[in-house]
Amino acid sequence: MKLSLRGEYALRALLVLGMNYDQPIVRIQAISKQQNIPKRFLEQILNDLKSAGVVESRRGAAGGYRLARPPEEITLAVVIRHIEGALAPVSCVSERHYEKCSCPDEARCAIRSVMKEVREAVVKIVERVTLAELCERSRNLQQEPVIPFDFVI
Amino acid sequence: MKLSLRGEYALRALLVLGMNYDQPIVRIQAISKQQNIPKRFLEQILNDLKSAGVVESRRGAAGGYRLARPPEEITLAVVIRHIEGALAPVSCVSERHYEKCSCPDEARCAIRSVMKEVREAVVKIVERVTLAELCERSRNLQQEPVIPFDFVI
DNA sequence: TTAATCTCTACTTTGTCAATAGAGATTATT
DNA sequence: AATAATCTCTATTGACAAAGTAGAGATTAA
Repeated sequence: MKLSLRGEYALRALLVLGMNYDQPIVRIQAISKQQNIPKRFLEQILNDLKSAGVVESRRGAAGGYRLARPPEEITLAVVIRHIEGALAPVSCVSERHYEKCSCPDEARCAIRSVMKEVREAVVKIVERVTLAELCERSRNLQQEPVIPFDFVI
Repeated sequence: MKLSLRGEYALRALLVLGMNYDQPIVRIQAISKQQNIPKRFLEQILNDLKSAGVVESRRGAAGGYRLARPPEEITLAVVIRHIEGALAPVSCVSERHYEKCSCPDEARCAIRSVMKEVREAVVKIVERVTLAELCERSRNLQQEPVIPFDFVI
């Protein structure tokens, strides 16, 4: 499950929306500037997330985006699956995007059994972590000062 | 770490070589036929694995391939890393293929911290599983009969 | 000598990723 | 009502990689 830039941008934009969940709306340009994401590209991505029911938008002069649901209810799995497709490393072990593979005996394939483990390990993490947790982690990380390389007493 | 077909073919070919580790050599055509892998494509892949020190070859009429090391010493991680590159879902959390990402503050990025967990989970599995274990799993799976869908007493 | 193999490089085809662009619709503000 | 700032939708582009395909050559057993 190598994440594409598109998927990474989606998560970063959602993190911004999560951190500003108290605000009525966040402009796309604000996200774009803060996160170094090309604006027109981000438009597409947020539009896509809208069709997934993750964000909602308001058009017009004071328009922008906000989360369609509380951050606690949005898991990384939902986002990544919608943007990227399968979480599984090979599609023959995917639950929702299953595709038959070309190996001679899929049911007794040893590689497949390992790939299932990988899939489970990944799913376990991204289905547990919500946007709310991401925001909390972000807040915690902001407080910890980064030790600079040239730090001297 | 979505596996490409190339990577999947590599693992399937190595599984065949592992299962035939007692044989002096296995012909590329035998692997190709048994595993439904295009022969010329498989040539490239095995050649690539040779440069990684995973397999060795004998040319000529009775030529073919064999493992360059015992199956116990070949982990899936080594193979996948050589064929696919980074195991990490985003390159900013990769140990050996690190690349800076475009986010404003990588050191305090919450998404990055989750991706690190994903990377660890994947690495933990593929660094532990060797070709030998893959072969053992394969032998065990061969013995278990597959229950057919239309099974009736 | 021959036939079967591996070796190496190059090419092609197809698809995807990451944007970029243009025209339109909506809405707050003036 | 006009305007400017937004979101919406579709199309296009350029770069790149993935998945083969192909050809000519080198090696070796029989």
